[in-house]
Parts: sequence; structure tokens; C-alpha cells
Amino acid sequence: MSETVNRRVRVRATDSKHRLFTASMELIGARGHHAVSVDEIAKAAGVSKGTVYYNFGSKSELIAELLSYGVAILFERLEEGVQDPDPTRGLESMISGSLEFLAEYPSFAQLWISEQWQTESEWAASLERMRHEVIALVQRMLARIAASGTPAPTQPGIDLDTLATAIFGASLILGRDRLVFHPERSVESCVQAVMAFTAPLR
Amino acid sequence: MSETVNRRVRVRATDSKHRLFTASMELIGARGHHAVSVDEIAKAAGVSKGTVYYNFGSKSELIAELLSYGVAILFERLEEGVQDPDPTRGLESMISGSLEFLAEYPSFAQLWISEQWQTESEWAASLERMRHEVIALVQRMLARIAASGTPAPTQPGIDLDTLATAIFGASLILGRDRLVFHPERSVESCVQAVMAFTAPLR
Amino acid sequence: MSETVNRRVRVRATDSKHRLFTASMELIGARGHHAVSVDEIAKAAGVSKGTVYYNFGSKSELIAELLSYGVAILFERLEEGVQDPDPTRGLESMISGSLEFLAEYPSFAQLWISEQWQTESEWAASLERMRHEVIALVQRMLARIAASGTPAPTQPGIDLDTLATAIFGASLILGRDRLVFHPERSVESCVQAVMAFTAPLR
Amino acid sequence: MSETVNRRVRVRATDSKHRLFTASMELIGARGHHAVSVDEIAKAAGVSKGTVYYNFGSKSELIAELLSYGVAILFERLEEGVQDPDPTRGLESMISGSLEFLAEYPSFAQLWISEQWQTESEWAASLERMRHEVIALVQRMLARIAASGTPAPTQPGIDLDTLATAIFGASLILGRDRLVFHPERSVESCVQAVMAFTAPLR
DNA sequence: CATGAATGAGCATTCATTCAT
DNA sequence: AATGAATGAATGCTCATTCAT
Repeated sequence: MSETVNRRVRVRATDSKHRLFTASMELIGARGHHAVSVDEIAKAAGVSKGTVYYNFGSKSELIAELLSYGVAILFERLEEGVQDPDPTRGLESMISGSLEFLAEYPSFAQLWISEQWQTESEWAASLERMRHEVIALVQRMLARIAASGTPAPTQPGIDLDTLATAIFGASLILGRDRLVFHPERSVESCVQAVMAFTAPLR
Repeated sequence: MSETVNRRVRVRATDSKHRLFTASMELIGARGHHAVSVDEIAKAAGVSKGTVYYNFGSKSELIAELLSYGVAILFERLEEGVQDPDPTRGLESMISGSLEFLAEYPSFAQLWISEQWQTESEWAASLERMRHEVIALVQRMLARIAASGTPAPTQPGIDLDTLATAIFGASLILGRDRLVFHPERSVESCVQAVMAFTAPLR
Repeated sequence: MSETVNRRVRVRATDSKHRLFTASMELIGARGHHAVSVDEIAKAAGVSKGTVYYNFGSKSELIAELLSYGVAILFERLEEGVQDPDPTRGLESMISGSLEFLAEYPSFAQLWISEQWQTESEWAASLERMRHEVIALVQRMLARIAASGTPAPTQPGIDLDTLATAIFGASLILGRDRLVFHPERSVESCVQAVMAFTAPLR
Repeated sequence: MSETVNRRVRVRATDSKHRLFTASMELIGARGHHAVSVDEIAKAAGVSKGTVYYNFGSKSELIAELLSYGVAILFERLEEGVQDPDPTRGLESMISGSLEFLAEYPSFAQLWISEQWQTESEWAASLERMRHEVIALVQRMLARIAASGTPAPTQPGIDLDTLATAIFGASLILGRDRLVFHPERSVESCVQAVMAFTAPLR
């Protein structure tokens, strides 16, 4: 019996947190975190303002958890591509996975885009780590593609780190741009466009 | 004599506005416009808070003017590339021009990145126009490159609009990323990375 | 036990609002609402500025509630006179009731006097309704007095609406004037003076 | 020649002042002096803000001059009634004169109504004098009417000062009310209504 | 677990006033 | 006699945070 109670309680607890997560996603994606108040988030989640503080401690921490929650999911998706024995197909899968992720978690995308290059952002440290790991992952895939490609003596060597950053940037912006300005655009066409970057390596 | 007076007056008049522009650039680039108060901007510019309102009417209008001021300069730089008879060299020049511009006007870059895909941004209308025109310009260059390239029958046709967006996104992010995380990275290597996108067209 | 708790909570909740009401009354009566800041009201009420906004939403709304609170009390007092079977005695009671009311709620009186004929007042709509209803009430009393009076063929008919407005104006001003400039003046002498207006009807 | 210049200059000087007077009248009548800024007044008058300060020294002084300018005109009008050998006809003329004056100088009326009973008004002193003199004038007329009337032993004596205040208040409110809410109402019907107060004296 | 009344520091904005020209 | 750029104190309002219940 006490187990049932505990479970119910736990479910409830998660419920509030989850509702707050969902509400934050929605609101922050459209207006940016600065323009969304804790009051609004609480109201949208259907809980009291106190509950936000009970569950997260602060607005900043709520956003930090939003961020780390998102990054975990993102890396799960990227991992699939890494496993692929064919690096080109693997990178393709990573990009399409990212684009789908950005569509599912729009406020994560917006948060990332607007905060990543703000030098004094509150979440600078964790954002930097995210950025670094994603770019490193892409770079490793590029290295594998270059290694498996025909040894092109004419390519004096594009800097792979820079290229990885370009692919990262293109994916991020394309993913968000598709959602906001081109909902009709398919993930495939976006993937194709980003993959164009890898042509010189093959 | 009256000329001296006039000139001094004009200089004075412009002075405040210009100082405020410069101060805003600096502050907003690092922390985002929401985290910068009018008080701070005024103090950094060495004028009183009232002067901000005398010259701009509102914080929002100050930012709007910052934006239109920046976009004018950006298009001036892009225009140079458009003139080039060789579209590949022209696009290259557009990209390097953009990267240099983003380095010179860091808060413009930050503002653009963080506000462009915020659907309810105060400056949504003018940002959309900026985005549209830049992408259209890039797309036109891509079309010229594709037209002058060898007719590759294997390329069933990448969507040029999507590709242009990818180039736009890669340039924007690469430009800002270089400034914030890789000051040692040269403009040339960035241009090369972005130009990798155009390989399939040639 | 839980009742005690509830009661205390309710008292607390109402407490702030009531303290703010009282403080506003005092301050606005003497200086006019424009010359009284929210800071001052909060300080006078012994609460923080935020509490004003938590309870009322805006300064304007605070004043609006002050107004509707006052008008409810005023109409309660006027109602007594309406019940009187003798219309002359009834009107007399209405006037003395109003004068006493104006003395008890000085800021209500001041607010009414200074805002009622300001065409672009924020509270124009509710003020107009107040004015209309009070004058209509007076007019109805006058009609009853005229009907019960000796049919004076020499009175070609004073416009009752205008006369009611005159009585309304005289009462309003007399009530406020007594408070500010003639505290020694009795309510009775004021009532007598206002009732002088009704002589031609009798 | 210098005379022409002087005259023109003088005319110009008066011009600015007069334009400011007229503009203030209009704006303050509708919104109250607190809600009208010096900027607005200057713009409405078609002069610069500095000119307001050149001509009046302060906003407060502008309003003070507006007030003393108005009171001079008002007393001129009232004087006519005082001259009349028949006190009843004289009072009638005073009231109609006042009503016409209030219609011509609406912001004067509004200013008077809203500031007269504000104990801490900036113009309290001069307003008090105005009020006192007008009431005294009315009272003197009432005394003459009472003296010339049939000695009514039933009238144990209404306080003439209170009655004069009632007439003053009724006239003030009726004059303003007519302008704002009943433009169709004639001056005569208003005069008749106010004169009803004097019936017990006759 | 959850609530919501209360807080107060911080913010954008207004506006009467000054003063160099 | 007039201008208008500049000022800064004051104001209404927002919002993350606290805490008693």
C-alpha cells in the first residue's frame, strides 16, 4: 500500500516537473527566456509559482535542467549515426537526427542559438561543453570520411575543425529556420544541403 | 564663423547618438539586449539616461536603429561580391566580407542570431526582411555558379534556397564562433569551409 | 482549529488591501491622485510597493476600485432617503447623507470633483454612470415633490434635469467646501441651503 | 522705423505668450494640468519648449498666469451684474455671465474645479482668494435681495454665506456640466435652476 | 508537496528644467 | 526672443525570490 502511495506521489512530483518542462519549452521557444516570467510558466503549466521554486530552486536552474535534459536526448540521437560503419551515411543520420530533435524541442534550439555565443551567459560553461562535444563528434566523422575517400592531392587540407563548426552552424540554423520560416521544407532536403559541405572530402 | 558654429553643433548632436551606438554595440554583444539596461548604456556612453530617450525615444528603437545601421553596412560589403564577374570568387568575397563585418559589429551579429528565429521578437519584421534579402542574394550567386559549372547530370538538383540558407547559417555561426571561441582562426579558413558547400555545384 | 487558521489568512489577505484603501483615501484627498506616488501610498499603508501591484495590478485600477467602493456606500446612504414617503424629507435625507458621506470619504469627493468633468479621464465611463444615476435619483425626488406640491400655474416649468444637476453640484461642492474651508459649518445649514433650490416646486 | 521693429517685436512676444495661453487652455481643459506636459503645450502652440520657459519661467507660473488672466475676465463679467439696481436681475446677470465665461474658458473652469478644494495645491492661495471674493460678491447680492424682499417671518434665516457657496457651486458645476455633458442645454435654463435657490428670500 | 501573498531591487520611461548658442 | 539638446530625479511597473501555512 505504501508503495502505491509512494509511486503515486513520485508520479505527481514528476508530473509537476514535466508540466513545467513542457510549458517552458513552448514559451521560451517563441519569446526567449528573458521575455518569459516564472509567473507565466507556472500559469501555463497549471501549477503555482511556488511549485516552480519547490521543484527547481530558481528560474536559472529550470533552464539549466531544460538544457541538460535536451542535450542528453540530442546525444542519444547522434550516437546512432556514430555507430554506422559507413561514415558518410553516419553523418547523414546524425544531421537528420539533429534536425528532427530541433523540431521536437524548439525552445532548446532557440535557447542554444541565442545563448551559445553570449560570452557572459549564465549557462556558458555547460553550453561550451555541449558545443565542443558536438563539434568533436562531427569532426571525427569528417576525419573518417576523409580517410575513406580517395586521396585527393589537390585538397591541401581544409581545417576539419572549422568545417565541423560550419556543419554544426548550418544544421542548427537550418533546423530552426525550417521550423520558423519553412515548415514545408523536408528534413531530407536540409540534410542534402548540409552534406554538400562534405563533397570536397570525398 | 557661423559655419564653425554649425559644424560644432552638428558634431555635438551626432556625438551623443554615435557614442550611444558604440556603447550599445559593446554591451549588447556580450550579454544580450535583455541583460543590458538603458542606465548602463548611458553610463558607458558617458551621457545621461535622458539623452538616450531624447535621441531614440525608446530602448527598442535604439536597437532597431542599431539593426538598420548594421544591415546597411553589411549590404554595402555584400555588394562588392555581387559585382564580381566570376560568381565563385564573388561568393567568396561576400562570405569573407560578411565574416569581417560580423567581427567589426559583434553586437549586430549577436542580436541577429538571438532574435532572428524568435517568432515574437520586437524586430521580427525588419529581421525577416534582412534574412530574406541576404539569402536571396546568396541564392542568386549559387544559381550563377551552377549555371557556369559543368552540367553534372548526377546532381538531381539540390534545392538552392535551402543551400543558400545553409551557407547563410554557416557563415553567421562561423563568424560569431570565430570571435568568441577561436580568435586565432583566419577568415580565409572559414571562407574555405563555407565554400565547401558549393563543391557539388561545380 | 482550521477555522482560526482560515480566518487569520483571510484577515491577512484583506488587510493589505484595506490598508492601501485607507492610505489612498487620505493622500489622494489632500493632493490629488496625480501628485501621490505608488511609493507613497505603499509606505503610508505600511506595505511594500510590490503589494500594491499584487493586489491591484495598477495605480489606475486601485483608484477605480476606490471609486466603485465609494459609490456603493454612497448609494446605500441615498437609498434611505428614497424610501421616505415624504419626498421633501426624503431629499433632505439624501442630501444630508451625501454630505456626511463626503466628509467620511474625502478623497472620494476630491476624486469625483476633479475627474468627473475631465473628458479624457481614465475613469470617465464609471464616473459618467455615477453622475447619471445620482442625478436621475435626485430628479425622481424632485418630480415627486413637484407632484405633491400645490399646482402653481405661475411656474412655467423649470427643467427638472437641470435643477437636479444644480442640486447635485451644490451638494458636492458644499460638502467638500465645508470640509476644507468651513469645518465649523453644520450639515443642517448646508442641507437647508441646498433645499432652498426646491422652494419653487412647493 | 525702430518703432515698427519694436512694435513687431512686442507683437511677436505677445504672440508666443498668447499662443501658449490658447494651447494650454485647450489641453488642460480636457486632461487636467498634470496630464499635460510642457512639451505638448509647446508643440500645440507651435513654439519650442525653451520659449515656454522664456515667457513663463515654469509650468506652475504658466498655470498661475492662466488663472489670474481668467479671474480678471470673470470679475469683469460679474461687475456688470453688481451695477444693476435690481439685485435679483443683477444676480441673474452674474450667473449667466459666469456660465458664458466658463464656456469660453473651459480649462479655467476645469482647473478651478479640480484645484480649489485640493488643500495642498500649488495655487491654493490665489484660488482661495478667488473663491472668497466670488462668494462674498454673491452673498452681498443675496443680502440685497433679502432686504428688498417681503419680510418673511417664517424664514428664521438661512445662512447667507452657505447659500452663496451653494449658488457658487451650482453655477460652477452646472457651467462645466453643460459644456461636457449637455451642450444642448441653454444658459437661461441653467440660470433659472440656480436662481431657484433664491426663492426663499423673496 | 504545494500554495500564493508579500517583497524589494531593478527597469524603462517621463518630464520639468537648464543652458549654450 | 527663441531654440533644442541634455539632464537626472522621480514614477509606474515587473519579476525572481521568499516564506508562513
